Amino acid sequence: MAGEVRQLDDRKLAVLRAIVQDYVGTEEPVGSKALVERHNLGVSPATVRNDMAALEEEGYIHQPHTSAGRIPTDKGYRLFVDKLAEIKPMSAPERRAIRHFLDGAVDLDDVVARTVRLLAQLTRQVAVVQYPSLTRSTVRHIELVALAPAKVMLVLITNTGRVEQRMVDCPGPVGETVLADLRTALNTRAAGRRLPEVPGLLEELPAAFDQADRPTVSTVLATLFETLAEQNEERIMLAGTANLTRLGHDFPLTIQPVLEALEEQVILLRLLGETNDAGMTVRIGRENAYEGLISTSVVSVGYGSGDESVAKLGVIGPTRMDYPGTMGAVRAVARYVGQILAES
Amino acid sequence: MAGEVRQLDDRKLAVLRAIVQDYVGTEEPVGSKALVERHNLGVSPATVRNDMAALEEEGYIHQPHTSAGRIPTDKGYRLFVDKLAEIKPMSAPERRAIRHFLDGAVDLDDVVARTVRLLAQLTRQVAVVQYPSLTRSTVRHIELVALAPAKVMLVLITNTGRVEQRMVDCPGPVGETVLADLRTALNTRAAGRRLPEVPGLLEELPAAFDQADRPTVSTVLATLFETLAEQNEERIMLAGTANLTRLGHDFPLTIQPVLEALEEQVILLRLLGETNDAGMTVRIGRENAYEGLISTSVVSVGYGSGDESVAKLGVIGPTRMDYPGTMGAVRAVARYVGQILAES
DNA sequence: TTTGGCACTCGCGTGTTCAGAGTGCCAAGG
DNA sequence: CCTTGGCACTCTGAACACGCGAGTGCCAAA
Repeated sequence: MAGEVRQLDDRKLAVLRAIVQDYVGTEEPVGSKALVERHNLGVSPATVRNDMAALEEEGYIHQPHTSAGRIPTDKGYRLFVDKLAEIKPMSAPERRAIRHFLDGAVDLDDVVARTVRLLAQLTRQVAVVQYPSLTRSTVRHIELVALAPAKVMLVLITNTGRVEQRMVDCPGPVGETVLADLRTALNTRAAGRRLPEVPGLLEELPAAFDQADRPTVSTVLATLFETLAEQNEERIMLAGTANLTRLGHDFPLTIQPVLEALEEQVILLRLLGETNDAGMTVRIGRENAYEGLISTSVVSVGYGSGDESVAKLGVIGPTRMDYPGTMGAVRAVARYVGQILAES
Repeated sequence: MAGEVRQLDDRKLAVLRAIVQDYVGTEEPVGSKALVERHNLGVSPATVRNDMAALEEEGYIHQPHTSAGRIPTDKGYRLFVDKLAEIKPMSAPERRAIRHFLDGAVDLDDVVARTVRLLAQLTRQVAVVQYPSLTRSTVRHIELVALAPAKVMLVLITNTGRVEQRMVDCPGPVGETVLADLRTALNTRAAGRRLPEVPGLLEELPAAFDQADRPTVSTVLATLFETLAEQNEERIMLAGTANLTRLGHDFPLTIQPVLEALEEQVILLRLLGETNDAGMTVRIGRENAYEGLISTSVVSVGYGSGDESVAKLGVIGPTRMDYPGTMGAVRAVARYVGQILAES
């Protein structure tokens, strides 16, 4: 028998589902008697006890103390999310509210800001939204502005409305004609192209200029490439940290590492980066690579202006969270943000 | 005698100072015996007790329970900060570290980001840094970029390195010549001027253009004015929220409202706004207007690229904080940020 | 396979006790 | 008049005991 994976019958699964639902609701270990009272399982507490013993044997649930009720394990939540739960669609009024709230945004910053607040409010958890990434987006326009004889400001505008600017210190004074030529050349070749392919398209560019101007052109190009390559410049916006107070009962210990993690953009980016491109990703408890987040779950999904995801957003909350509701909210918000981005 | 404000003699003040120092160190109510042991006051516990009774009478300290030690009140901290404490200067190595850390910044965003992290780390509290405000700064350059026939992007660059961009939907197609003329006109008149005075300087501008182009010019100007006026666009950066876990012992109750307050940029801006322009401002406990922050203190100060403050930064922590050290760190960081800004 | 019964376990809340820290007051001393 | 040692008093918090009740596992019967 050892090593054999027993198949759980339907009732056991129903019991697990009931346990998860009750525990998420009450935040307290749930016992056999309470279970049959609140869900009409059609069997007696004793039967449920047998099932629970089996579920515990398989590692789906766990009891904190001998005489306490059961709590789902990470593995239990995983099964619940994979097999037992349906994503709960938003109600029509909720959808209207989302739509309305996001429609008021005036620029990209505002879209992201509103999105993250909305998501935090809907899920009553910590929300994270990544700015539309540079990698997937395309060049809308490149602008060069002379600020001083040898100082040029480079402005990169993407199709997602994002703007990146950089100072360029040129080796010598830059003529306005050269600047204009360079501006035209850059836009002719790069506009509409994806950011990562731009460097390849501009490689030969210095050769098209006068010998004297080449150092300048090269310097500008170098800065541009740097800007394009700066993946780590990917920004993130956060909201709803106050919701962490409902994380657990043993406070400082659980909340501190989470707050620390949330301050590290790198960690958040990696977290979102692990999101599966197709569909929603749920990482439960210890499935999260980062130590500080082992008692939390992350629900994340990509969003984009078209058919394709340009960035990700998600929610971080206790493993004991309302997965169907959270997933529904995350999905709905992602969709609407995508639409908003496509419109603008 | 009633209503008379008694003068506290030097020893009572010394006792208060000792109480504040000990309480900040130990986080526990401090009694008469412990006091004389740790500070050589040259008197007996009984004498200290008498002084403590007087201090309590005057409202500077307070005992949580009959048989407990004393804790400073907000009023006590206030007196401590005003009369009993010296701002503690940073040590030379600390100053070097600050300098070194901030020197690595590549652009304004980075300066602010580094500053806020540094401040949080130095003080082990929550740090807040306001972006150099638009009001006080001057126009370095205004750029117009045609993105589509009737769509123009307006980019405003300030002397502090801040960049604001806005889409402008024009009433009709915009010729490149008009755009160039407008660009030149804008920069000639506005460059180097303070943002608030710019609208006045541009009032007559539409009259200088062809009748046909005036609607376009007006639209662009309107958007520009809007951008200039948008005080509330003032951004803020935050770090060190994880340090809140050391706020108090009764957790969720104290930390939640603080986290909520920290998420409201409006509240933070108002908080920093109350900073006295000259010198450092310390707001202790209930001196803070906002309800959620009555158990915290805010230490803030202005910083700027020249002699003049363009924005503010500060720290939020428990009323029981190391005021001299915190004030020293805040002052030092503000100075160095100012220098960095002046250099770039 | 399900179910009722039953004995058992154990956490948690309550109540009690006790030691220690701290106080206020008073009378004596400088 | 201020300071000081002594003393009685107060109160918290830790430690301990205790009993309730929720919950379990097992077993025999349906």
